[in-house]
Amino acid sequence: MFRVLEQADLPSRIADQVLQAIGDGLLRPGERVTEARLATQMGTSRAPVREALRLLESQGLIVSHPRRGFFVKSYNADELAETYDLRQCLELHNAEALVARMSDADLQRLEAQVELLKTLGTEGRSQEQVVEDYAFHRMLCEIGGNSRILRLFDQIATELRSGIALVGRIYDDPVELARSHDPIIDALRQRDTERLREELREHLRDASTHVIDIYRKWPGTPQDVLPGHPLEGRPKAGP
Amino acid sequence: MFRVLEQADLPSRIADQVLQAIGDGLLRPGERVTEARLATQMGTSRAPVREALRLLESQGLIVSHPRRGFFVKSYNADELAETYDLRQCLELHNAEALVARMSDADLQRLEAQVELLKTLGTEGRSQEQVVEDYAFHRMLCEIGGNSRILRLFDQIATELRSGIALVGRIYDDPVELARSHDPIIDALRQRDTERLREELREHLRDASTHVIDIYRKWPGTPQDVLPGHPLEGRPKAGP
DNA sequence: TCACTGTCAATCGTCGACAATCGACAAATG
DNA sequence: CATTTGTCGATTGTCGACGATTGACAGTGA
Repeated sequence: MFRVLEQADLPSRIADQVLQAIGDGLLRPGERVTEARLATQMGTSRAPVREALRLLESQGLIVSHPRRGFFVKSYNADELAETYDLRQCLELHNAEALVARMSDADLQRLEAQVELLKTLGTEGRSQEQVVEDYAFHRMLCEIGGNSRILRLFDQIATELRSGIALVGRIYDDPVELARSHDPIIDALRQRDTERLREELREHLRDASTHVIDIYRKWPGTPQDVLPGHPLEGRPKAGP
Repeated sequence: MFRVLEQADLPSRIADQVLQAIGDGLLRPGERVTEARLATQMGTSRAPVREALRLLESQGLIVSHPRRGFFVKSYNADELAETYDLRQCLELHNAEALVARMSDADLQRLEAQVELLKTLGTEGRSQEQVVEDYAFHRMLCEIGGNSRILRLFDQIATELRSGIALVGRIYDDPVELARSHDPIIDALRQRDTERLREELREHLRDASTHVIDIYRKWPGTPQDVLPGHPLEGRPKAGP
């Protein structure tokens, strides 16, 4: 009857804002995040801010150095490659359970999702397409049935999405991106585990090499330097 | 010359203590963990305790319910199975990179580790054997070269170890456990990826079914019940 | 007897404050 | 001039305190 209304706690809301700020490029990788500044900007005390940052740290979006503070995580191409590797690991493993557990209704939902991807592609709504692309792969994990793996996928997706947000758009051709899901659907229709894994492997390889290439070519996102962070160092001490 | 001495911060030390308390069975699954009580016991304030608990929560050893507090995570057999499934996912995926990157020196270290397992097995030092068993598999991940996967393995290992600590000893026969690593070493010697995966799959399947069976048969570790936790509820309010 | 309501203690979430520590800069030293 | 030492402001780590919320219990009424 009445839905439970969960009053989102302060730390989560703060984390959301920080997350969005990172996604919007308002907070750039490597940039320092000061507890007190955030706290005053949000009109709270430092405690919930600190907790929010620790939450984001556990999700890999923020790094902290003891007694130095928090910084927006800056990925280099190698780390990004490792994360994509992990994602491939999960999705290929999931393929087996996926085929075993997928119902016909599930298949229809997946097909509909790919259709949505195509619509968004032809209409040039790349940003939404990225979101729905992850939603598709999330559905795969969900059907697979291992909630532990699903949670991990969500975490990885958040990281990769924030990384991709920096690049701008991933694919030059959104239509092509949407169509690259067709072989996956095909394999699912045939319930052919081995072929599904092969298609997924190829699909993910394409996506990762594309993104990583952009990252390698991009001079931005410098290595994390320590100590005395180069970007936005501490204000100069007056005489 | 002089090694850097990292003054482990308070939260980490607190987390270690809680971790050990869980491993020693001093804190049982489902049991409530009160911030204030821990704080007074450790002679600190609640802030670092809270941070320690949040850290353990991100590692999956503690669960928290908003405005209710922290509880020691209690696994049921299904969750344990999911975690083992994830572990298998990681190790099988890692096998490929492992064979590709393993040096002869690496192989010798692995062989030595299995020898150690056998020694501990014949001497009946089961507790240490469990630790060194995980160390062996950790070495596999380390050689694989994906630091992201290694970190995840560490996390899973902590969870499983705490779960195993409750069961007591895992294998009835420690010697048999040690010898079950021989086929893995064999496959590594031959640098045969496919065989290695097959051996690992079998090895992990045996371990997981064994542990999970014990868990299923064990009436302990009840489901997390909410609200009004059954174990150690709040003290009765006086008149 | 049973269901409901009001009260209460325990505990969490949040706050402001203080001390410890860090990096940057200037002065001192050779 | 290069290197070391001392000082300073900014920021984190930790603390004790207060209000808000929760679950348990006793009391009330049917």
